[in-house]
Amino acid sequence: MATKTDSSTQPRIPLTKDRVLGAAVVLADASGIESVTMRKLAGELGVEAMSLYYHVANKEELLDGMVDAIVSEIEQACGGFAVPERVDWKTALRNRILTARAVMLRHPWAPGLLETRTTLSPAMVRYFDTLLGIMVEGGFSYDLGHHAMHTLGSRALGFNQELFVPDNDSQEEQGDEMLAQMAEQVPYLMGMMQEIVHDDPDSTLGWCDDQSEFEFGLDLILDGLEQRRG
Amino acid sequence: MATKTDSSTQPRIPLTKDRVLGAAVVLADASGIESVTMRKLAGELGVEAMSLYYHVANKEELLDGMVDAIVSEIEQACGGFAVPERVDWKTALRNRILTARAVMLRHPWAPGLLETRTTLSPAMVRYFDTLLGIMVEGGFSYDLGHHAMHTLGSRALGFNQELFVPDNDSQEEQGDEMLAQMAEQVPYLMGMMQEIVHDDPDSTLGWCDDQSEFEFGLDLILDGLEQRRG
DNA sequence: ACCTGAACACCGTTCAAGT
DNA sequence: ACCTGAACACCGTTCAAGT
Repeated sequence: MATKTDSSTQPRIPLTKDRVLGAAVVLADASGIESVTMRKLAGELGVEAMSLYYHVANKEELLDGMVDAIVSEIEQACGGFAVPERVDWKTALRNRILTARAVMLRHPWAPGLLETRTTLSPAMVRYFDTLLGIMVEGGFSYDLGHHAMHTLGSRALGFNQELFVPDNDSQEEQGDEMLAQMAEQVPYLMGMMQEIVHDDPDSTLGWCDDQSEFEFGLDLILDGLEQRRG
Repeated sequence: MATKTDSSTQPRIPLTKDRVLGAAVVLADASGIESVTMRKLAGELGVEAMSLYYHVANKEELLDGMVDAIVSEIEQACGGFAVPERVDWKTALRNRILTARAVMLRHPWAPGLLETRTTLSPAMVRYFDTLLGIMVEGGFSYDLGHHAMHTLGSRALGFNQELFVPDNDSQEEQGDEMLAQMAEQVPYLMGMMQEIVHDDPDSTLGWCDDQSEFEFGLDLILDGLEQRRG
């Protein structure tokens, strides 16, 4: 009670767009992105759903803002988005991307949300400009830099976009269902399953996106780009 | 009128799961995946929404079925999913993947839908088993084959998963907004924009996923795998 | 066996109204 | 300037009921 006196005696702290976005990120971290509805978010802020519309135009703008907040967090973790000098492009690119990954690991819902955006957030544009800058200053043509961006895809932001993200329920069903099928129909997958292992869950952003899997793909692409740069 | 007599005089052809799935694919091809709602799909079939639930358990099962239908179409286009003999792995993989792409080009909503699935369709499991089989018979260890799958990601199914899919509205806004920003803040992107061109729209599955962009990334990865195979 | 009507829960959102 | 209440449109879905 004592700690709550401020909010009950003083006029309520007015909402701001930043407070709304901050609360949305906290809510997503705690309960998953699917629980970020206008009504629940308002509840967290002690306000009615309709009040949010005074600060964001609609839900899309809310989600756009959440993405921007995450990319800004990456920018901060990188100490700004300036193109570093005196570092070779490969190291600079690799470091920046692994830093982005560290931020994504703190907000595992962010990769999924990002893919649904249809509008580039300002921080995102700055982020990509730096990546491209690192390459161009490292001797890439614009054309090769452009190809590089598309080849990296989601890896440019530190995660390995997966085709399927099994939920917890289906993971069990699937186990049985697949095992039955696999016995005869899919011998190669069956053989593979007995061999593969993955990192500990702390560095994991989904089904198989662990740190070593991510770095394998990233380094393969960086090596390939190096060769094509000549 | 004359062509419709059958349906009005004879008892209505009963729905089947296959007819429902087929209609859903046709509807998505014609009007986009977002127009595949239980009510609209039922409308197309001349039936009430609730009738669909006799043939599919729920909407998830409907969407799973649509994905399975598409992958089956790939299977057919490949003449079955047997691992080919007397072809080197690189050519076999490349051909199979470009065939998958041709099918995706006929159903541009399929990539996006696929990414939302949490359960692997049976046809999908068979497809991946063949890809892995091609690699293993080509001298890959299971471990390298596993890495290869994750590095290929969506490219294994013939498309280059994009981080952003701008809609038509935002494309225009974005143009202005970005141009203003770009002038000073993002010089490298600005430089790049003036150079890049993309293929004709016929081979395009999204913003920048055209045929030559796709093949650049695919070949870079295949080359990298070749080196790591030793 | 196959289909329907009414109803429910939960979304995002609008609009006029309150302080 | 900031927040609210009632209402709307549109989802997926349940359940008991019809033929």
